[in-house]
Amino acid sequence: MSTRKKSTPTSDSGAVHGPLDLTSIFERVEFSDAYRISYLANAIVVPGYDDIKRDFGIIRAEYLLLLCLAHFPVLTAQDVSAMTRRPRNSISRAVHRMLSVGYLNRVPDPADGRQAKLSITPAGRALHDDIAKTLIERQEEVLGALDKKERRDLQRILQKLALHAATLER
Amino acid sequence: MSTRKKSTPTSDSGAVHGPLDLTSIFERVEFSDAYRISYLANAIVVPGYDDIKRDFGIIRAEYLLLLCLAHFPVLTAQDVSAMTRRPRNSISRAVHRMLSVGYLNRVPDPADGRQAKLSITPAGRALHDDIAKTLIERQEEVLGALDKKERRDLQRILQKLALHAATLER
DNA sequence: AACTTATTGTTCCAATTGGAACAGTATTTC
DNA sequence: GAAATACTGTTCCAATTGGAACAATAAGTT
Repeated sequence: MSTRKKSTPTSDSGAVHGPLDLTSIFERVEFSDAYRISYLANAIVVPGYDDIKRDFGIIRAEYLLLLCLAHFPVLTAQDVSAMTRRPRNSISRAVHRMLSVGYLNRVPDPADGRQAKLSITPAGRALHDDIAKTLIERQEEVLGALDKKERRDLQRILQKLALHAATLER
Repeated sequence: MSTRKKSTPTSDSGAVHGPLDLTSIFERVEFSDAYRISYLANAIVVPGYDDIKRDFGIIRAEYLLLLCLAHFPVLTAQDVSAMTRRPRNSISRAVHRMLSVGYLNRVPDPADGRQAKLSITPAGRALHDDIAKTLIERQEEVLGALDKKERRDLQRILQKLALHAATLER
């Protein structure tokens, strides 16, 4: 928007005030940090999910499931739901679809008849690795604007925030 | 999760390895910064929208529309779509609903027959102010974990990132 | 001026989404 | 040990969601 070429005569009627800078919303909003975080998530992750769906045919909850299982040897659906803040039913659906395409294993827990232990298959891991590549790229596209120190600071602060947020009620 | 009481016997079968710390996903994911940003957005903003829907009866696109108009005197639907990264049709729907409840005005642009100028009504502004209060609260709940300097650093870095992200293709 | 291309806002439609009620199992309480 | 309570995973359903095709207008091209 600011540096964009795109002709935006819109809202630029009176020659008195220059063309509206739509990015100034970032500074005007009362909860500007939250707004920026949300905006960034939409700019990085959401288009990422769109690509994943187009290129690999799996949807958000399915990829999040894959992602979790790629980083923990065994999880229950409940674990995944808690980690990702996705509702249980979304994860349940995802489990069944990913099972049917062979990206994960599921064995009922003999010690607890309610739950089942999930793990990723080699095919699932291969898929995850492919997808991760594209997400890393997209992340760098956006975070590439930062210098080394900013990047470190951001990383540290986000980690602190994420841990804190994880303690909050859903 | 980490500091949570909630009994989580799950995945804590063998006494050999302690209970799984589900928050370690933040450090394990390949695109950890993007993941944290997305997680935070889900922790702050998404439950916020749920509250807004429950308490005020308006949905995400509708509130974003209100938010934009609360900070710019006149905008087109296109402007709002660009600012918020919401698809045009979502904004279009939102405009009609918010018009019908009297939260905004809409006058066709005499200079360009395609577009219409939108502005907020006093009722709309009052609603926005109420909603903003709850979102500020929620933001503070999460960002309250930071000290003054971290908060300043985060604010500066997020602003830089948001501006950069705004220049990227949708 | 006719013709092509771009832009705005809308409608249509298929898909994802998440709340709520549910069945089955485990845990706690009396 | 029976009853009450809690938890896991599932199904059902209504709602939001966003891509795509569309009509109307504007801008650019020859």
